[in-house]
Amino acid sequence: MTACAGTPRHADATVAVAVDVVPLALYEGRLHAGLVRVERGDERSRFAFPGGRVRENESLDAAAARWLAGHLPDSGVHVEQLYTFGEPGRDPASRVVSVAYLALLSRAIAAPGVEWLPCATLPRLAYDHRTIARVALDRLRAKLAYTNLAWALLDRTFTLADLQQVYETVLGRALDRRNFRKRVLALGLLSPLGATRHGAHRPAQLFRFTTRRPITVGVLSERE
Amino acid sequence: MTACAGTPRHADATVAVAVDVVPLALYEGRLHAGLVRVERGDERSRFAFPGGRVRENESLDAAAARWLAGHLPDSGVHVEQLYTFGEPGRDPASRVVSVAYLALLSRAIAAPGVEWLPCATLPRLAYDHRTIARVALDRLRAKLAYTNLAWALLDRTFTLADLQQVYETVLGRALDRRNFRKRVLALGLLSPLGATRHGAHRPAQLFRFTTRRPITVGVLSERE
DNA sequence: GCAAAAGTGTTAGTGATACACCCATGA
DNA sequence: TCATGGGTGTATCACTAACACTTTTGC
Repeated sequence: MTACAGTPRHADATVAVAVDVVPLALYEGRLHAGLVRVERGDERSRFAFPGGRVRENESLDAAAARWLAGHLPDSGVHVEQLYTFGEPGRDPASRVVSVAYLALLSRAIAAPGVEWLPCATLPRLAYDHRTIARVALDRLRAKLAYTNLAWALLDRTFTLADLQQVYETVLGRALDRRNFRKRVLALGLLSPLGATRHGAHRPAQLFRFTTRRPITVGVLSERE
Repeated sequence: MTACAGTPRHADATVAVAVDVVPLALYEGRLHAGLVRVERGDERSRFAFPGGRVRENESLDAAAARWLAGHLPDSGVHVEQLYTFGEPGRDPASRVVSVAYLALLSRAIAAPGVEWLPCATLPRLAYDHRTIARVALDRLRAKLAYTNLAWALLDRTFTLADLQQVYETVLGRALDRRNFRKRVLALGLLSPLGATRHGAHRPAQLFRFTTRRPITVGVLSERE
């Protein structure tokens, strides 16, 4: 590929391509990341995000889906490409260019080999995965503000309080309940189910997203 | 890299890594892209963006800078990673994963082998570079609205009319001059030079960006 | 003095923020 | 009946959008 305008070929083929998937989900009111232990090499036993080599006849998206599914049972995930990391020294063992993916799950599913750790207090991670985690969180925060992506972090039906908690948890600040409801209902992306959820107190109305495809709309103002 | 959780290694090493750089600049009131001709292979003589293999000891950013500099003389460019394209069939000859970069130039510099073509009417491009072009334009449009990135498409000093034209050209619609000036001056990112530029009519005040680093601020409202 | 671009202010409307009270339920 | 979270309405403020005229210069 690419227009090689008469440039010699250098040592090329030794660059490997991998994907790394950052699974995020809410758990006990906090944002958690799904991590696995590195099994080999200098970084053995440290936490890292699931991932690995891209196969020769496989798209990047497919590789991300494969590596995610290899660790976490599929459950209506939203997966999107995040950023590509390729510093020569990021893996001490060999040159690996890694395409990072963000995966949003509606639940922190327990799965063998996967540990869900709170994003706010991640331990030391293998390679440059700390950086990847930061980029993933920044992306998530940014996209919540101008897309309907919150659906990916919620069950199919939810209350407005649930939805508000997604925002408050991810953004790390409290939002005014009345204004939040007004804004989010005014967007017209939610359909009331008519049903209610019964808990300890007054039952709450249940909603679902009219569409669960990514949409760009100003969900939050810049200030509040 | 990555936590290879006991997965066998498939045919790995045959995926090559390249960068492709999308150089954009304003020229005669329109946004233009800098393209080169493919020299070899099935796509020979079609237009494509400058790019090529990443060297083994080179970061992705460095590779992008190298391939850009190989075609266009450096001139205070802004370069940022755009997206990574890796469909198996995107280069019919071999499997290439390409990390695309966006490069913003203050001028459409003439250089041997480079043709500047208006983005609105690009011809058929090699590989999937049409897609890359679209992603680049979407990114530029989006970032103009909430960053000070316009500086990259302007000379160091410019008039408010110049700045407004950047926005109007990239966004493809007219903006109200008075409101534009108010908003952009209220942001406090511009410093007046005191000097003026003399043209055919009343001279215009010259400004520069106080900082030419990327900053996130609401430059435009969502509506206007 | 005329054409053309630079420069400026006001008003109306819309959306954001802040805020306080009633409601429905389970215990 | 009370504690708890669910649900609603309003006044203020800030920002946006629409809009017309004066100024300065080159020709």
